[in-house]
Amino acid sequence: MSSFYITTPIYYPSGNPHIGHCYTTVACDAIARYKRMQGHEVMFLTGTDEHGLKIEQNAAKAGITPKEYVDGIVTIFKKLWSYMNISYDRYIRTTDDYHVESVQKIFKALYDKGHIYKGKYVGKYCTPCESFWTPSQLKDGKCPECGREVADAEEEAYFFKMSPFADRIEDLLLNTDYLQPRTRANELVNNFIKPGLEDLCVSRTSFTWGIPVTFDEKHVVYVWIDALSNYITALGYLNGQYSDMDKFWPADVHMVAKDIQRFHAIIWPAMLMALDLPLPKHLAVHGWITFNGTKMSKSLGNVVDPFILGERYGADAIRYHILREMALGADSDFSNEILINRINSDLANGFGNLVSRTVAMADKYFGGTLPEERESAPIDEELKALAVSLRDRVDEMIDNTQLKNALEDIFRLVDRANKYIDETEPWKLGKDAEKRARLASVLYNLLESIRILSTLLSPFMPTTMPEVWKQIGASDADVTYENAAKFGVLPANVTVHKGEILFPRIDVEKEIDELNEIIRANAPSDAPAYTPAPLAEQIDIEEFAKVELRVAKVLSCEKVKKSKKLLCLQLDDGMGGRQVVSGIAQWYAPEDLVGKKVIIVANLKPVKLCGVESNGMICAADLPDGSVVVQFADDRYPCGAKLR
RNA sequence: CGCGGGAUGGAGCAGCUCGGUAGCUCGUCGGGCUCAUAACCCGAAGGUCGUAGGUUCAAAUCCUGCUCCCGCAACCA
Repeated sequence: MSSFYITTPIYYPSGNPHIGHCYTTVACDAIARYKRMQGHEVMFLTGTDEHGLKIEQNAAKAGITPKEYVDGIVTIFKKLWSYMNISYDRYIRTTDDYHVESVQKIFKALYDKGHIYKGKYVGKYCTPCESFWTPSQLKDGKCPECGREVADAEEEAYFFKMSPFADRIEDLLLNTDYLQPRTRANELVNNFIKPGLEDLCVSRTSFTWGIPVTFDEKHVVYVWIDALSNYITALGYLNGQYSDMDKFWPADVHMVAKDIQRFHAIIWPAMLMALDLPLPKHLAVHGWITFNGTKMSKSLGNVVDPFILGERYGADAIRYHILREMALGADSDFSNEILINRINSDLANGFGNLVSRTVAMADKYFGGTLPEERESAPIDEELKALAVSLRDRVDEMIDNTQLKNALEDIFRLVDRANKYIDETEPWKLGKDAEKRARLASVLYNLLESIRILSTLLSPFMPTTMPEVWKQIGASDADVTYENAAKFGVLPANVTVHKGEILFPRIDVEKEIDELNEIIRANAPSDAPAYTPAPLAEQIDIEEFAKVELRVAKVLSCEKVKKSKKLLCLQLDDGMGGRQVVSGIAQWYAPEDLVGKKVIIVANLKPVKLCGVESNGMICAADLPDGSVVVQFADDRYPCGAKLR
């Protein structure tokens, strides 16, 4: 029995889990379950990465300790995984004692070997936020968190020397099948290896919520060594908690989303090389779930609550949808409508209905128990051949992490079986006493197809399939991996049991309305309380009089090319017209504005934005979520009217 | 010239590594069936595979230019 080790990333519990977390985890779970079914000894690891500044800050905001803070969120993560029926074998928390112990030893070992040296970390520092930022992280040259000024600063830090491993990593990415898919290998090499690998900052003194460096107490270990090493500390590397390194290392698959690909493609191999450990076999990188086309993100507030979805449709439906839509490299769009349509067409109409009609017929024509007489026909062979060959094809696609294709292939058999019912017309056979044996054969073939289907689907939808087995009268021994490539496993006189509808059909429009209602109901509680910006210094009336606010009508409007944010508006200002450029393209389409009256700051000096001249500024307000709402003027205002 | 990805019938996608009848799901239209969750089955319409060139007997697939979208640029899967 060979071993199989698969991991999710350890998630950062700075907020509640969302459907994006489910994506990676469900995929790993399906693979882990499939491998177990094949007879491998499987280690499926997930967990949480619980240190760092952000956690420290969030905890402070909530008035609790960092540990209390993460404990709370970890509970929710675990609840979600149990909800989604995730069969992880081990859950690692970077605050676990044994992990802390290992990380400290790893850090020391790397230092002793000369891979880590002490240096200076130079960056921009925001004092109120106590945060370092790189120049590229800054927003308009200011702190991306609070918008205040930052100053040059440096702090003492330890660095991990990356350059000695550059060649080996380049080789790993370009000439091995480590990276799946390969599409981004060149990007990584060109961007990060060719220009020279920069040494990695692996300790910090600017926050304390982390693992202390044993030989230099004011430093805590920074994310890389702390987080990435979970994959080996969870097996007992340099700790006494477990002793599974020999059995499970190197890992078979690390699955990650594309945004952390770089760390797993470059830094993690470098660390392992430094530790003289074998490298993992595969890094499977998937895209993001996008929501109506935009990136799924906490900050955008468009998160679909997996608990709500799971409650309404069941974990298996969510799992199925995620896995069916997920292509290895690319993003996949998520919307409630796509989800519901998929549940209806594949699960309700396709698979669920197949089981339902088959069991119903066995019940109706034979009282639930098939007679043992048989009469086969040539038409049966095609169905049998497809059913029996399915398992091997799925095997291959699982090995290539092509879960989407695997499901697609499995559902080809669903379609074939449904078609077989039409071809054989069992309802006609049922009216003819002479055709009993033929009818029994047809139903038996269908039950066998369903047995194979449900066996192969069970890693993907582990909650529902046992219910299927009950209905088709299959025992546990019938639904093994071994039997999934055989036809004729169920007893000839099998007895079916009519049961609940497996996947109820959903009324799309009604459901979408209800979901929108829920989203609306939940929105206010999620929205951050709006705190107005502090009042500016007082001014006298003369100073105000310098600002000319005027009414103008939008005559035409178009997007500024080569710009995401800018709209170019032609205005009737009652004074011959003018052109104004405004940074509202993300929130307004040109046609939303034409014909409306707006308020402009009329006496601003002209300025060129993206090469387009702008004479003035349109008044608008910022919303707490970062979007912008234009102040439209009363239509009675004449163009050019001055506001005071 | 920062890096990269994408552009395929109404919608969403596969195919492109290793050129050789353009495929899937949903939707639309017509037909069939009635065992079943108004589900199932068959058929049809609908694509100059973003654009302009090039290589080739042959290009969605390889090469080059262009247009338009979209990401990333060290810590939100």
